[in-house]
Amino acid sequence: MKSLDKIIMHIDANSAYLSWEAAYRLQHGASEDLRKIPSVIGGDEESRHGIVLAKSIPAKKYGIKTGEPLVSVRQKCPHIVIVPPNYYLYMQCHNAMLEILRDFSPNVQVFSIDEAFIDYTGMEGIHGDPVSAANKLKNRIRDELGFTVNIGVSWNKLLAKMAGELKKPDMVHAILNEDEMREKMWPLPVEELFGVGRATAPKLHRLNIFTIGQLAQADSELLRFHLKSWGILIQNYANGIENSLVASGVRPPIKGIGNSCTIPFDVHTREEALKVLLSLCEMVGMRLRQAGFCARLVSVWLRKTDLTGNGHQRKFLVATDNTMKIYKIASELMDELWSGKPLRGIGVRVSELVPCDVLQLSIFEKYDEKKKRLDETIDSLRMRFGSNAVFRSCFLGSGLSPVSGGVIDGFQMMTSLL
DNA sequence: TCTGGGGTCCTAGGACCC
DNA sequence: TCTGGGGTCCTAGGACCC
Repeated sequence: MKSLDKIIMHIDANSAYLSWEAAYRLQHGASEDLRKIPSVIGGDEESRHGIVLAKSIPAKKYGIKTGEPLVSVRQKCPHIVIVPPNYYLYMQCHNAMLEILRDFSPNVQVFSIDEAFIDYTGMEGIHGDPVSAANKLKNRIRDELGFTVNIGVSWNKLLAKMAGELKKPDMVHAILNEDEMREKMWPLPVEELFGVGRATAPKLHRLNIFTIGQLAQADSELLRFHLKSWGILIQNYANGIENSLVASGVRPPIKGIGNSCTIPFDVHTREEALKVLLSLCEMVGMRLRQAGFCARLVSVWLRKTDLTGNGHQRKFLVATDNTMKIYKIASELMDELWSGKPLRGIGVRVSELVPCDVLQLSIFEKYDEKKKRLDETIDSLRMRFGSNAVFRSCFLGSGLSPVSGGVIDGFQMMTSLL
């Protein structure tokens, strides 16, 4: 029997985008609840962003999956309701949820737009035992915000997350000792384990590992041989072993900044490709400057119409946050990379970030000072008047956006590690 | 069936240096 | 002239998360 020296909760909004839209519509007089009919949140097919971002439970019964193209969604369910995404609304719901979580613990880690961990250790005096507290929390979110969450309770983040997945929606599940862990986790298909994805699952199947329990008890050396260190990591997960901290407060430093886009039409000419590349560099550069970093590495990724792709990367001689310097290297990379076959998507990312303030003092020529001031001026105009307030003349009449890619302001994504 | 956009980490091979 | 071994950097590619 394992006593809980730590109490971790994982909170996950059920079908987040869809529930949030449903709640919003009900609050604004809609008579129909999207959650109760076959419906999905989906991107715009015209601009080739037509995939499922979230689905209702009735939609799931038609075999509709997240990430699936809307074309095949309609084949499975012709009367499906498709709603476009509204990221501004999602951000508001995200923030509202966090505010309630902070009433239950000062130690809150945002894991994604719809998921968070809290460390409940030592809080029993205020809200009671972990499971009743989780129920209180779940009900408060439902009653105050109009959407449901699942909450998992256990002694580490991995098990809290796994527990929360057991049955949905609007449920609290706890894994409070090792016997319970084995009983609840081990019979599950191995692909339900955090860390076992599209590529790892078939490899495990070939090793005759089909359940989490079989992974837990497999020969470690066999796993190491076939899956390297990843094999050991997921075997530990299968045994409930994981001890990362709930990292609230100071966010981990960002490692890179990237933007990519699927272009509404296939790009055939270098001229068009360069414009898309520039618009991405504009956004990457702006975000980089906003974050106060200079980058030492830039990478470019091209995706062809057959959906395959590849990338190239190169280091700067001197770290920079200048849009045109990023663009110059990025365009060289693109030229080296591109075979000339039509492109569906392009991505740019910078990494190996260093704080800029140190560099600004170093031996920059006047020339660079001017560039820097130009970037700053453009940034501030775009922030005040929108991203199309100022743009390079090559975008005139091109049908392409002068700045492309984007993130929800102030939001940081999760990782594949806990 | 023709599939987004944002991230992170790990591994492997080659170049280069001592 | 031929031959080692260890370390680090660079680049490409693959894997995972939501």
